[in-house]
This record gives sequence, structure tokens and C-alpha cells, in this order.
Amino acid sequence: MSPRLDARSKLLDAAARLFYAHGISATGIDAVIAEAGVAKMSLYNNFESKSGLVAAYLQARHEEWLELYRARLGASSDPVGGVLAIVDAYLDHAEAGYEHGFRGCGLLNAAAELPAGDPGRSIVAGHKAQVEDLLREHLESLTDSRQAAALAEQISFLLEGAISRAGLEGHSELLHRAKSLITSMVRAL
Amino acid sequence: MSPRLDARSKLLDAAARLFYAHGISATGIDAVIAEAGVAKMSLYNNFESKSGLVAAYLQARHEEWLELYRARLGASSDPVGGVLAIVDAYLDHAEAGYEHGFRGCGLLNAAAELPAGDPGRSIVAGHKAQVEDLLREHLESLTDSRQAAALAEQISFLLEGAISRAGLEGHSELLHRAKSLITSMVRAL
DNA sequence: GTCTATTTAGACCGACCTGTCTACTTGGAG
DNA sequence: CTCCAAGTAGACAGGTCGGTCTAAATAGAC
Repeated sequence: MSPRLDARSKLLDAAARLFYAHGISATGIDAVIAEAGVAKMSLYNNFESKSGLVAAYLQARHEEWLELYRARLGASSDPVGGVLAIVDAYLDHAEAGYEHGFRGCGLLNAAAELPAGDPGRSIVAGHKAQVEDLLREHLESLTDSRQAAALAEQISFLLEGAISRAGLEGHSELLHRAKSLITSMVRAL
Repeated sequence: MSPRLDARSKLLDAAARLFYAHGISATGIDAVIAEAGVAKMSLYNNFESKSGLVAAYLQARHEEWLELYRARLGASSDPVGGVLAIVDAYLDHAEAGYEHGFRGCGLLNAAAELPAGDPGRSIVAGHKAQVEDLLREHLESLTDSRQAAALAEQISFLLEGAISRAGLEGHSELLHRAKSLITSMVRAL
């Protein structure tokens, strides 16, 4: 691994921890490089600016979720399992060890503090749309496409709400309740 | 109205606009007093610190929602109308004129950028819990208390998710879709 | 008209912000 | 061994942050 890539990944790891725990604008450059253990110039050699680091952070969170999803999907590939893999990906995220507790979806939290026209908000909106799309694809194996689309929207709302509420409470219990609700909805098809 | 209270309400109005549009940590003291048209010392005569202003802002958003809800509730007081009054309160909020577009629930957005132990997060969690409680009370007139509690949780998740997604897209369409979904769920009881 | 409480504008403080620059060290490829 | 890209530590700049302070203006109570 080239040292340049090494510094870059150390910075992304540090940003992931600090941005998630304390928020983006509350986290300064100096805190990120101290947590990463690299020099300030290594940040500016790998990213255009703090905004560039933020964009990379958002992209990494999206890809991290996709990997959790794919790992869950590998285990079972029937349509019901596919829907539950999406829920479980969020559960895995919620139950990963966080220094300061679970605080909800990192992407949604980031969007909440980005200004109205910021490109980062599009990344987040795209992630949420993709999740709904994956839900719809699995559901189309279980019912007609009209109902699949409606159910995908409904389940994505349920999931989103459960994650937000769970993040406010700091633990994953509400997310488990959403999972059992979604499970019975999908099994009834 | 005493001038002191006048300055206080001008500050709260300005904070409401700026905190909602640009986020809390991205909004400086100087921006708030410029928007309010008052002197900096008027802020510190009325609030202990910026955190004090933020806490008052959160409280005001909660009370603002309660007033929207009560106004909607006055129109129709059957249980179904009670549930829909809650949804409509959020719709009224979403469709109020915002300088930079609808950006979701101001309370949830604020919580997203508050650090883990901040008392402001408890205010937000309390608001969400109270909304679920109001839902449950209305639903208990329509079904047994066990199902009322389960449905209240489910509807609060749906609402929360729809608001977040709608905020990402900048308009209230998704919230209308959630309303029609909730309407048919409640009418079926 | 006088007194008192409040608001005003703005200077000021130390801390922190993002971002740049320099000068030195390191380590792997040829 | 040499070279060079990448890393290092840290000073530095210009700006903004939250918060304090002062002195002048103002307005209501008496």
C-alpha cells in the first residue's frame, strides 16, 4: 500500500469517527489530523479541502452500507431474505461499536447540517433512493409491481423513522421493533 | 410589550430562520443579531449563552408544532380526525414558506448536530415521544390499547421517515403520500 | 424634569477556524 | 547509493467564533 493511500485511509477512518460522533461543522481539521495521526499537509495532499473530505466521508458511508447489505444478502437470497438483508444492514450499522453511542444514520445526520444547495445533500438523497429501489426489486418477486413500489416506499419510511428515533434514544431497540413489523408485512405477501 | 421581551422575540424569530436554513453550528451569533436587528448585548441580556438560545429555539419549535396541531384538532375531533390532525400539523409545517426550501423537521435536524450528551437532544426525543403519545390516545378510541400502541409506533415511524425524505427532496410530496397511507390505515380500524 | 433600567453600536479579547508555506525526514524503485 | 515522491512538524496568515465591556442614547415611571 502506498503511503499516500495509507494517509488517505487513516484520514477517512478518523473523519468517520469524529464526524459521526460530534457532527461535521463541530469537527475541525486539527481534530481530524490528530485522530488520524498524520500531518496537516497530508490532508491537503489527499483532499482538495474540508468539503472534499466531507464528500469522501459521505461516499464511504454509502459504500459501507452497501457492503453490510451485500454481506447479509449473501446468506439468504430469497425475496423475503432480501428485504430483511436491507433492514439487517441498518441494524448491523446501529450495533457496531461507537465511542459515543448510536446516533442514527450518519448520512442523514450529515444532510441535516449541510446548507440547502450543498452537493452532499444529493449524495444522501441518492443513498435513500437506492435503498428504496433495492426494496422494490426484492418485493417485485413477491407481488405485482404496483404494490411492490407502494410497499417499498412504506418500508423505507418505516426504516428511516425507526433509525432516527433509535438514534435519538441511543440504542437499537426501536430498530428491532421495526424489523419484526417489516418481517410480518413481507411474510404476509 | 416591554422592549426586553421585544428584543427576545426578535432574536427567537431570527434564530428560527437561520438555524433552520443553515444549521445551528454554521450560524454565528453575529448573523443572528444582524438578522434580528438588535445589539449583541441584547442577546446576552436575554439568554445565558448561544446554548441557551438554542435551547429556547428547540422549545419554541416544539410549541409551534403543538399550536399547529391544536389548530387542526379544533376543526374535527373524531379519533380519525385526531390522527390526521397530527399528520396535518407536520404538513402545515412543511408547506410554510421557507426562504431556502423545506429541509425536514427542525428538531430532528438540530439533534443531528448536537453532541451525544447535549440536553437539547432530550428536548427533541421528548417531542417525538409526545407525538407518538398523542397518536396512541386518538387510536385508543378506535381499537384496543395493545393495537393502539403498536399502531401509534408504526405511524410515528412512517411520519418521521416521510418528513426526513421529504426534507431531503425539498418539498412536501412524500408527506402527502404518507398521509394517504396513514388515512387508509386508520379508516380500516 | 429626573431617575432608572434597558438598548444601542462597536471595540476588544483569546480561542479556534481553514488553508498555506517552509524546511526536514523517510522509504522504496531504479 | 541516489533520487524523489510522500510524509513529517509546526509556524503562519486572515478570518470568524463566542463572549465581555464601555459609553452614549432612549424610554417609561414617578
